[in-house]
Amino acid sequence: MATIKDLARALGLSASTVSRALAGHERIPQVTRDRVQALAQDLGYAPNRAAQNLVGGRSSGFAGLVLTDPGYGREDSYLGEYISGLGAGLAETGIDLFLTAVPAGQSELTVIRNIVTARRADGLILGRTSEADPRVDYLLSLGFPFVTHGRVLGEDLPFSWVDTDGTTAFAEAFDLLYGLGHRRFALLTIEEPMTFRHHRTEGLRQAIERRGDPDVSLTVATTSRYDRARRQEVVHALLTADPRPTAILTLFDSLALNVLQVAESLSLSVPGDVSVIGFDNIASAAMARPGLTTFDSDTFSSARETARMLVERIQSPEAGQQSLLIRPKLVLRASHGPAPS
Amino acid sequence: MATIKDLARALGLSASTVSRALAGHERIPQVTRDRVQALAQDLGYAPNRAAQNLVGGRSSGFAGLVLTDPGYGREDSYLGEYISGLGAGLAETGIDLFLTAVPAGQSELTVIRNIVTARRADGLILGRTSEADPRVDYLLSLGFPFVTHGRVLGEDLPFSWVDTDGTTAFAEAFDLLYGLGHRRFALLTIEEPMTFRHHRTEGLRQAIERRGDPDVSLTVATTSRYDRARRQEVVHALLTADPRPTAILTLFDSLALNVLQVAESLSLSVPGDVSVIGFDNIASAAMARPGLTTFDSDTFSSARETARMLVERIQSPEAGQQSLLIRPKLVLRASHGPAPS
DNA sequence: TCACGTTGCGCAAACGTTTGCGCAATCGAA
DNA sequence: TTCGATTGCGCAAACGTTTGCGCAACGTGA
Repeated sequence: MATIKDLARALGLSASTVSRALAGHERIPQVTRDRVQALAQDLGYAPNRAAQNLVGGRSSGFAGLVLTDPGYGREDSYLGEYISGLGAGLAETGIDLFLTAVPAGQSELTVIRNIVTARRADGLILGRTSEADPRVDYLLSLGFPFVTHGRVLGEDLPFSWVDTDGTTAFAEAFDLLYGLGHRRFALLTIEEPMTFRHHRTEGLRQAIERRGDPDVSLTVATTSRYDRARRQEVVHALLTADPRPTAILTLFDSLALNVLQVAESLSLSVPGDVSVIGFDNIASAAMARPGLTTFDSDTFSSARETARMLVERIQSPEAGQQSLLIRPKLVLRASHGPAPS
Repeated sequence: MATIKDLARALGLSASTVSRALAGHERIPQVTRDRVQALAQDLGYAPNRAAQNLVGGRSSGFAGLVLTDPGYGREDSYLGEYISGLGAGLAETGIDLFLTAVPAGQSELTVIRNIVTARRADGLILGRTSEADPRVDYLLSLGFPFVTHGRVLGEDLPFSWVDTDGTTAFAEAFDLLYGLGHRRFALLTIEEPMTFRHHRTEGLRQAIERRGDPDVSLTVATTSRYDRARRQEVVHALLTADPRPTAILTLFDSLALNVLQVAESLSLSVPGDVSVIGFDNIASAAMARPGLTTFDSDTFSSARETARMLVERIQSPEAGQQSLLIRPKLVLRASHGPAPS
């Protein structure tokens, strides 16, 4: 409740001097700085952020994250890990995270535009990019600081991103399974054009091509990211196909867990009848039986680095863009094994 | 980027009139309002929140949530569900959620005080109350709007809260297991004095007392909320005790999942040798094998209602406090069964 | 003694918005 | 025609902070 004027009056100084003393300005002698800071401490003074923000395009002290998907993070640990990571990356920077949901009937772009024009945030974090992401173009055209989790396709645009290397991971998964004798592969994917879908799919295709074995076949089953009922159907069809694939790669863990559940209901053995590999290593992956073999994308660290990059971009906008491609680690559990004979 | 003055100039009006027109003031005729709003729409004008906030103690448009635990939500779906729920409750209210982590070495109370004095938020959400929660006392003394997730013990303080009814749930769990022939019970609990610990423990104790069966015994094993290694130890000791309890109630799911894992490593059958019941119904509970019998505390809805209550408190501070006690639903899966003979 | 640089601090403007007050124009009733 | 009420709008202050500019006091070197 105390304002800078209260401090000034109590100390017999002017507001300007107090402001400069708190900021550690050169022209203010150390003794005065100490006096001011001591009283500020005593009174529990914290500068009014709104006022700071108002003057000279100064910072709002917020990094924004727009939650698109209403169900996002409701059924696995991903969102929690991601947000914890962002929090860790922002800790002690004076910048806090703010979240906003996209109201029904509005586009995410509208929400972003409001944030920018209302100066609600100093920078934005864009989760899960799509192949041609309009959010990136928009923010780039404005010169507004942002960092994405995920790349975009096409030409090299000058923005900072953090991504996980799905390409080599899926190649690695293919090689592992091929080595175990698998030839009939399936990829369980989604219809939404997220960039990670592109990279993971490409990794798999390239690995198959590199191998050059005509016996290798690949079925691609596509479902929706959100529609649970549809997922069950698609997975069911995949597991009752004739011939059945012996190895199923899934775009991310929750799809793999679906496969595990449907397989159990069909009395299929995993990995006896079919091997399953996921991606992300969410909490449930370790708890599932059989334990899910998957790639640990270290969501927490990715998010932490994303936040750190954003802070850098906010604090020194003239610095060039950065990028970080994280190589996920294969976590060998029990959902994969030799191909059935 | 457009300010209210730009609008005023373009329309040949004064800033005051534009402001009032946008607010839908009575004294401004409908035609003028329409003209102004149309242009605002066109220009993508959004009022600068900092300026709004600055004048007359107006709202910052933020509800704050302080994340205490660095690892909170990293290993299960709880945090994600909670935040999604808050987002849903706040959607379309014009209030966004902001998160801040407690820096190492600082107390949560300090962080809260900064938020209040810097006017960073219009209201606060306090997660997981402890039995005598200093945050509640502090905010109450300031008259700052807040809503807690969880009650506090002792006298009836005038604040709004949402909680889950752990008392009846744990009684229900006891009755279920007693009916299945169990007599040697254990409670796996934590040392931190969270209020939910109190209520759940009381529910169990009361149910035992009501039953009045001298054959019923209860072992209480205490571990830490955070220390994973310690958890393994305590659970291990519990499962190798002689005589071993036949039914273990755990304060929340992740403890129950620990029990499941240790039991598996000891080649103990669940529920053949020991029945296990959790609380919360996190995502992993459904994936575990055997599926975890637990109580669905509907974290998402609790959070959504918490947010709604906060909005009410912010918008009409003179209204009385509200409270909501949610009765969790027992989810019967496969981790409980008849007592071994 | 003078000129000049340095030190320590204050004045006042500015950021974008809201709002109490007031004023001119118009209207309706007597 | 006069007077009061109503309508439509603008002026200016205020919110709390930062910052460019300036000023007085003091020290220093010639």
